[in-house]
Amino acid sequence: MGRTTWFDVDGIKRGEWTEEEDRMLVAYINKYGVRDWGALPKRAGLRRCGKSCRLRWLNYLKPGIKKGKFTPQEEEDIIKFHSLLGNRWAAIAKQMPNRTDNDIKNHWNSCLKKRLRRSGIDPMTHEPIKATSSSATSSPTLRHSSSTGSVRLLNKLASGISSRKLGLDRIKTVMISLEPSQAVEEEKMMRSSKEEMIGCFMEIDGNLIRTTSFRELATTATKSYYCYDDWLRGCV
DNA sequence: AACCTTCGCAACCGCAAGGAT
DNA sequence: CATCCTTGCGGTTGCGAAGGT
Repeated sequence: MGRTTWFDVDGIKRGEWTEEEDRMLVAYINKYGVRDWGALPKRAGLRRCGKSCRLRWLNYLKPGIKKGKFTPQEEEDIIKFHSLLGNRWAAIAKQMPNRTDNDIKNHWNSCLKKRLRRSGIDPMTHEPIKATSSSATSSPTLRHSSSTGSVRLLNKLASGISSRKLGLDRIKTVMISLEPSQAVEEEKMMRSSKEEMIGCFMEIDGNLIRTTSFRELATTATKSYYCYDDWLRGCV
């Protein structure tokens, strides 16, 4: 199974990898490591582009990668992490040792998403699908003109992350710190104003986790709540 | 048996971020 | 500071296998 083999205009091979190519790539990486993907194919004697070699290594050849069927526990984990992190497959893969982001993404798109829909759950929001609702859209939009500052900040952060405008590693500055009681008030105000709840974020053990309520954020998080600096200045 | 549809998964593509120069 | 290059990520595609009609 695989894609047809073909060569591009530069003579670079595309499509399915052969066992021989796999052996050459593994032998090279075992000897020299994985520096400089751009130069690796030539050095390893492969007629492939660096990107293709990187993908083949990370998704298939790298030691410790678990292939095959996902266990029910793993599927449960994927759904749980997706509800927290959205389509951030690399972040989800970090929570699941030995599974690649590509594998998780494939399983989600080909299986879990449909399964959730069949059981009446919107796979994007992880909320029950409302028959009359026309607002079950995939990407959250911002409608927060009447929100308080903290709500607005958190939701802009959520939106920025989910739209990939902002990489997590660019989140540098602690700007928001809610007391539990304050969080409850924030949430009440937001719900009463019928604003769309996009999500809040908290940091646990170095990972930024999406939560469903300000209350949860304020009572569960072990550290302060992170916001952003340069991106924020341009948006608020 | 033949055809069609769905599934599973490897691989490609385009884009963004960040480092090097 | 600007530009180029490399790396990493998420969306999408292509194709054989499996299942259904």
